[in-house]
Amino acid sequence: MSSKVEVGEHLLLENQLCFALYDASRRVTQLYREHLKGLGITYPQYLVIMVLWEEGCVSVKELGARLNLDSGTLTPLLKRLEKGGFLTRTRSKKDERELVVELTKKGRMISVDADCIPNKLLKKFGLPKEKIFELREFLKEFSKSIEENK
Amino acid sequence: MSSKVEVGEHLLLENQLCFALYDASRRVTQLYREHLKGLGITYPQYLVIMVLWEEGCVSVKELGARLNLDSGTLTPLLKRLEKGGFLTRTRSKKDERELVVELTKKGRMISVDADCIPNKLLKKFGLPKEKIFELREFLKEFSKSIEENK
DNA sequence: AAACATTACCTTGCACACAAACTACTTGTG
DNA sequence: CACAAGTAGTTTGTGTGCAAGGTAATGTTT
Repeated sequence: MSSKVEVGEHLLLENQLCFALYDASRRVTQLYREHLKGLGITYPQYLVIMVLWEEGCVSVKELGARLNLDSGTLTPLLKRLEKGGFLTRTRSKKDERELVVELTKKGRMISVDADCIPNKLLKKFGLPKEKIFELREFLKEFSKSIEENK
Repeated sequence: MSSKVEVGEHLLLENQLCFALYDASRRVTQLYREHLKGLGITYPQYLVIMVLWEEGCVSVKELGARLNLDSGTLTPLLKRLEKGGFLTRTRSKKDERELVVELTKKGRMISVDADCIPNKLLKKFGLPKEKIFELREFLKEFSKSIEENK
């Protein structure tokens, strides 16, 4: 006896954008993990550090807006990065509620080691650069569309 | 004084496929969460149940292969689904190492409530059906390419 | 100025993900 | 048959994500 369920085409895993996204995203994170392990950071930590390379120093709120993450996720993550010596956390003098996050020398310097990561990853993706760019822009359009549809 | 770091174009968050994927994937999961809350299941639990609709009963190993998840993730998740009355966990008689997972009536019946989810989500995505299909196939090609490149 | 609302962040609790170490069962080898 | 190797799942520990509730600082209203 089988307990299969007759479900419509639209309920098959194969036909779900959600699973395709979930799967692809985790596969990419896994690839990054290998490369970031040597630097002593995780993938979400790497994203935070990337924002700080670009922005110099930012508040937790700004970081959250940029990465679409809330402070419940960021606070402990930032504390771990602080403990690891990658950044400092200081209360803003203008507004004591704000916490200003800024990279230390160590945090700034790992950009040197990270520089080769995108190219290494590109190879692992196994698709031509143009295809990857196209996929990226497609995903950005998609996220934007969800954002605007809220 | 600024602690910005001069990094190449390829290290900008905006230019990273990884972040586009991570962001899009989480946004979609967030949309699902709202709809699944009423059913009493989480998004990864929903994926497991979808596999069981299709396959009837499967081992943890097969589930893991299908969803690209290891038993360290699946074991506690399946226990929670069992506790919630959605499925049963039984040791295989042929091979006592194998754990056979099978939906209960409750687990099979939520396909009725879930039936409308894909269409509801499609609206929230804010892109035409064809675009979504295209993106899905693009992502599947990408995941396949990573898989084959291992 | 006092009361109230808002904001920015922190804390807690729960559920993934995943690596690593462990247990129980099965299979292959002589 | 004995026993080493391999397999299927479980457990433990760490780090996210995210909801919900809490605190302290700042704004707003009257």
